[in-house]
Amino acid sequence: MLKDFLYLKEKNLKDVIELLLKAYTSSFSDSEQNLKKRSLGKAHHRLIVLIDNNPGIKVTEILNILKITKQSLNRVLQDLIQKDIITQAKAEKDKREKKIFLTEKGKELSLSLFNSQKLRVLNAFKKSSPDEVLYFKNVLKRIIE
Amino acid sequence: MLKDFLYLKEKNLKDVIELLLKAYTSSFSDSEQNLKKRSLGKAHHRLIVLIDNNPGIKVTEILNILKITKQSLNRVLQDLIQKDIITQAKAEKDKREKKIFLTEKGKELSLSLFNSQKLRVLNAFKKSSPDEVLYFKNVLKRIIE
DNA sequence: AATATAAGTCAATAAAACTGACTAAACCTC
DNA sequence: GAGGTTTAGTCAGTTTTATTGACTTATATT
Repeated sequence: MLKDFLYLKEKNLKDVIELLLKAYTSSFSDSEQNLKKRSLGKAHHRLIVLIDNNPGIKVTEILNILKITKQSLNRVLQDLIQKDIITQAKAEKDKREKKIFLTEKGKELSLSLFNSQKLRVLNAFKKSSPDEVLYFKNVLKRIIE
Repeated sequence: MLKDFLYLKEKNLKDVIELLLKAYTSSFSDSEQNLKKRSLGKAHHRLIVLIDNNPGIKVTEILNILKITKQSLNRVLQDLIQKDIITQAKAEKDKREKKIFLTEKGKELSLSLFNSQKLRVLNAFKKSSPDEVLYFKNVLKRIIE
């Protein structure tokens, strides 16, 4: 039976859910002070991470990832546009779509936020083998789908 | 040089930060409907996961993990006490401390929330080898510290 | 031409978290 | 045992994040 494999047991799954909560919370709290001195919040940070890693991402895609409403997203988006951190450009193929990018200023900001976050992950990786890191990423991706 | 190892390169670290965001968001959004029908929110859910996995956890410990203020925590805590989901008991050793537990009702609720969350992780694990899952957990733990 | 999709908007509300000031009890240290 | 520290809790006001619901505009699809 499947559950005979220890790693598929419910207790193990429960542990992992807690680990995901802790890993996310700790890694995104590392940049708290950096955000604060720029009058930005966690919502802005999440958005900046997504846009930096996915230049040209569309509004609908962001909504699907962050699981928030477009009204909620729009407030944060307007903040970032107004602060010249992101820009929007109409898609050529489908002109209803708007592609979102970081501005130069946005790229600098993103780098600064990344710098206050990266140490935690880097230190964890230094204690791990390349294989461990590779497997780690593979499984994380499968959780996302 | 250290950065010659591909898995320590900045791009890889950036990817991982995005993956942590996506994995947390997707896995905790799976229980949204379940929470809603009980008039509970994400803040309650996070707390329930922590208390279920760490019976007798103290207020200070929760604050350190969730990185919120005690005023913010207290609101959620009171909701759960009032709904008979958790109880508090004075610690015997140090009577200032209060240990927090799930009630029987709380354990049922936690199980139900877990059931609406676990499939995502289970499916990911079924596509992975025991070694991959083991390494995955090891690295996650090192990120938390 | 009718319908669907992508993005945006207005208005009101709710949820989650924050700042700051303060209390009470139990513990620790000198 | 007096003074300082830690743990938990409280009151009041505010800010940030996200929600519901109703609607608009432009473009694309059938």
